[in-house]
Amino acid sequence: MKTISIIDAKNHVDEEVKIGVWLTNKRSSGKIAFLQLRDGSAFFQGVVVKSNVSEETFEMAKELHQESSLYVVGEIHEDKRSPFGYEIEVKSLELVGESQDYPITPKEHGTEFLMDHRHLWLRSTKPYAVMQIRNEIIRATYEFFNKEGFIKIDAPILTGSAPEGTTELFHTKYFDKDAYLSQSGQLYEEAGAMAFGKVFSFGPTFRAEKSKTRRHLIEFWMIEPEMAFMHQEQSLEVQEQYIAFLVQSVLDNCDYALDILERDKEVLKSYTKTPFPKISYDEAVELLQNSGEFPDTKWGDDFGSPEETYLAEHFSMPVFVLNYPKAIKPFYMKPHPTREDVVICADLLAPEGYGEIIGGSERETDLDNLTAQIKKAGLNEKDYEWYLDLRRYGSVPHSGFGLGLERATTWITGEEHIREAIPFPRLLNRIYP
RNA sequence: UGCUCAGUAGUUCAGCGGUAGAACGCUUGACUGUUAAUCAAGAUGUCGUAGGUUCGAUCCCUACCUGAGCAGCCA
Repeated sequence: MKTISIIDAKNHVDEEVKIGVWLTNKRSSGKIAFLQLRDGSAFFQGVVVKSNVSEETFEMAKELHQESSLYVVGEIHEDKRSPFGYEIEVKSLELVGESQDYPITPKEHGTEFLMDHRHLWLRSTKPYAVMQIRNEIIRATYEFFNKEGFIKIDAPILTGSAPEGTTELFHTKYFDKDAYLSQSGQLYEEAGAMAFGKVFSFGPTFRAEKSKTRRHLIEFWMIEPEMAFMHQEQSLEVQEQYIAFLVQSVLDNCDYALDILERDKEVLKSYTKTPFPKISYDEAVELLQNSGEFPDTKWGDDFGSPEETYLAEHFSMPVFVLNYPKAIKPFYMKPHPTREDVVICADLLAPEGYGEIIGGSERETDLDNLTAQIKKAGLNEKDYEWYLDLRRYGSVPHSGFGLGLERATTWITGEEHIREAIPFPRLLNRIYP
């Protein structure tokens, strides 16, 4: 007799198998019991018919509590009445671990309660589906960048100075020196690109901002590709191909999870068509002014989330907004060749109100300009000597971008809030569990 | 950090100036195809914390704590 996973049940129809499972719910009548089972691979039902099993087995089935762990032995049957398509007709049960008073009942719960029990909530169907899709995005990310000739160069998490100097950093000690948790690996990826051509990092990022929105986490995961000998136009092509690849991979490999979440697959499919629409910042401002909804928009403003939502909804597609004002962007971005007031950059705004999922730019290559920008930003030039070396020794045009894993996951899964898109979210007031 | 809203049973909520309610969950029983099963019976409370008003406060007032939504910052 084989031990299998629920997800493989379809390959064992009418066979007797053994499965290690947890009980999610139970319904029983006098002579039949329905056990709702999960094993991490999927969810399905075990049917215990009194006349087919020993008295002890039927009694045990009736006494099981929610989230008890057990081995079930039985025969797999195809059954149209099961939402999963298959179920197991139980022959015998073996209790592994008892469970008493499981807090998450099959009824409604509030956000705070569920988040306090996140370690248990992960067992429920929705977190299961979201984490499957998150995993597929991670897997597809490695596949995409490896097939495109990138290598993964890890940026340090502990840094000695503020990479951008703007956002709030988590302070810690590095023996007797001050240190900060990384809020971007980008500058290190630029060093990587000068050594290996095409590189990417994929690691945790920390922002000590007092952000409290559905789009922000204190700790999140970021994918930061950086490419040498590459101008912004080519970088945008990489970005749209990457996003389309992610969405297609989820469509190809996460059908079951998408069904659980009731995500519209036709809508997702539309996001795999490249190229994505592109508008300049100037055009975006005009569009907002003429929309009637944002009459106060002025050139030079950064867009808030209502503005981002409007822009992406206008195209019903992920849309690139190009070349923002220099004043609202970081020091390392390359100035526009014919315009003083904008830099060569692009944000990718996701549709359906999910906002910015990618921020990217072509980087300043000129040593003198970059030095001047660092000073102007009020940063300590000494901290950036290594970064300036990249311009001293064979500086080349290069571009890169950063994608927020959880923002992308929230968008692709269609979840309301980014906290659902990471196993243990770190939020403004939450560091437990 | 600002604005808005909310804290009552394990959970989700209702309630009222006179000392506590429902549903689900839990316990016991019935039921051979249930899908958040159904039916019957039973147990369950520092009404967020501290002051104040009042004969009396879970209810009104003040402060604080906690959480949620929205905004800013950004991925």
